Amino acid sequence: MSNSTSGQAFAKHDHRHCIKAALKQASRICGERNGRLTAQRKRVLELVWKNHKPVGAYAILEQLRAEGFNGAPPTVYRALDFLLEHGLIHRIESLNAYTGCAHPGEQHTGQFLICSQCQRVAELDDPKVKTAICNSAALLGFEADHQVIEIRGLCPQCQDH
Amino acid sequence: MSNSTSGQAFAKHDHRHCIKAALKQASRICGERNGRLTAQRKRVLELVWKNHKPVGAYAILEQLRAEGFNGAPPTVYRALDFLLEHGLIHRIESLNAYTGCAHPGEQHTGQFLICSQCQRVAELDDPKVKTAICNSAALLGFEADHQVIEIRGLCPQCQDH
DNA sequence: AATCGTTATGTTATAGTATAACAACTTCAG
DNA sequence: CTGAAGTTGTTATACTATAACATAACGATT
Ligand SMILES: [Zn+2]
Ligand SMILES: [Zn+2]
Ligand SMILES: [Zn+2]
Ligand SMILES: [Zn+2]
Repeated sequence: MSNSTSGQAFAKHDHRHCIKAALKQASRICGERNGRLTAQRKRVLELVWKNHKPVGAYAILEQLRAEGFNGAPPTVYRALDFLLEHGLIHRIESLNAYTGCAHPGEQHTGQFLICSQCQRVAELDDPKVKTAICNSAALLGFEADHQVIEIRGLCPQCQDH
Repeated sequence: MSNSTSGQAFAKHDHRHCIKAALKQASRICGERNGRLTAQRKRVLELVWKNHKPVGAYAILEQLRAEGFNGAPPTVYRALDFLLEHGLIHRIESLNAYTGCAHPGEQHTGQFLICSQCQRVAELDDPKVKTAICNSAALLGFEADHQVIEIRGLCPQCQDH
C-alpha cells in the first residue's frame, strides 16, 4: 500500500505519518533488493521528506552541515542517486529539486502538481493521463518510455485570497 | 497557421522551410507586439532552429563566438528570455535546453516528444492530454496553470535497429 | 580472526547552467 | 535635439552537478 494518498500533500494531515511510512517502506524495499539504506542515505531521505516541498541538493547539504556533517556535494548527490534508483524519491526537473515518492516500489513515473505559491507538490499517477500521452505519441510512431509531467498552478489552499 | 505540422520533426522534410517560416512568423509576431527582433535575437532564433535538437545556452554562445561575436552569457540568456516571452521558443526543462516553438503566437503550452537516441524533439499540443491533466488536477482542487510535459522515448526512425 | 573483493564515503577540483549589478550604447517619440 | 526607455556590454558570482582518485567500511570466505 502507498504511504501517501494522491493529493494528500495539499490536505491537512499528520505529516509525521508520511515520514514514518516513507522510512518504513524504504527499509522494506531496500531489504528486498539488497540495497543498503545506510545512515546517510536514510538521513537524506528524511530531509527530502521533511515536508511536501521539493528540496535542492545544496539545501540538503546545508542541513547536513548544520547537523555537524562535514561533507561535500558528491556525498549528497550519491545519496540522491541511490534513492532515485530505488524509486524512493523523484527529481522535479523544472525545479532542480527532489521530492519523496508517494508510491515507492511500484513501477511508475510520477505526475506532479506544483503549487506556485506554497511550493508544495502532490504526486499523481493517473492512467488516463498516461494513456492520452501514449496515444498521442503513438500517432507519430513515437515509442514513449519515460515521462516528465510537472504541472504548475495553485493548490486548493492557495486559491483562497 | 503553424510553421511545422505536429511531429514533422521526426519525418523527412526540407528543414530550410522550417527555419524560413519560423523567422517569418517571428518577424510578424514581434511586429504585432512592438517587440524588437534585433539582429542578435534573430541570430539566436536561427541557431535554435538550426535543427530539431534542443540547444543549450552555452552551445549558442559558442556558435556566436565562432562567428566573431565576442560576448558573454547574459547576452545569450537575454535573447532567449525575449524569445521565450514572445512564445517563439520553448525551454526543455529536463535538458536545460531550448527548442523552436512549432506554434508561435498561439497561446499554448507545448508537449514534447524527445528521442533518447537522436535527440530530436517534436512538439505536440494535444487537447486530450491537456484535458486529462486538468481533470485529474481538478479532482484535487488544483487549478492548473502551466504544464511541463516532456516524454522520452524513441522516434520512428530510431526504433529500427 | 585474517583476507580480499565489493560497495560506500571522503576529498579536491572542475564542468555546466544561470543571474546580479552596473556601465555604455541605441532607438525613437516628442 | 533631447530625454526616457530599451538594448547590449562587461565583470563577477551564484547555483547545480560530476570527474577522478583516495580512503574506509562491509561482508563473504577461508
Ligand atoms: Zn505529508
Ligand atoms: Zn499552495
Ligand atoms: Zn524542420
Ligand atoms: Zn530519434
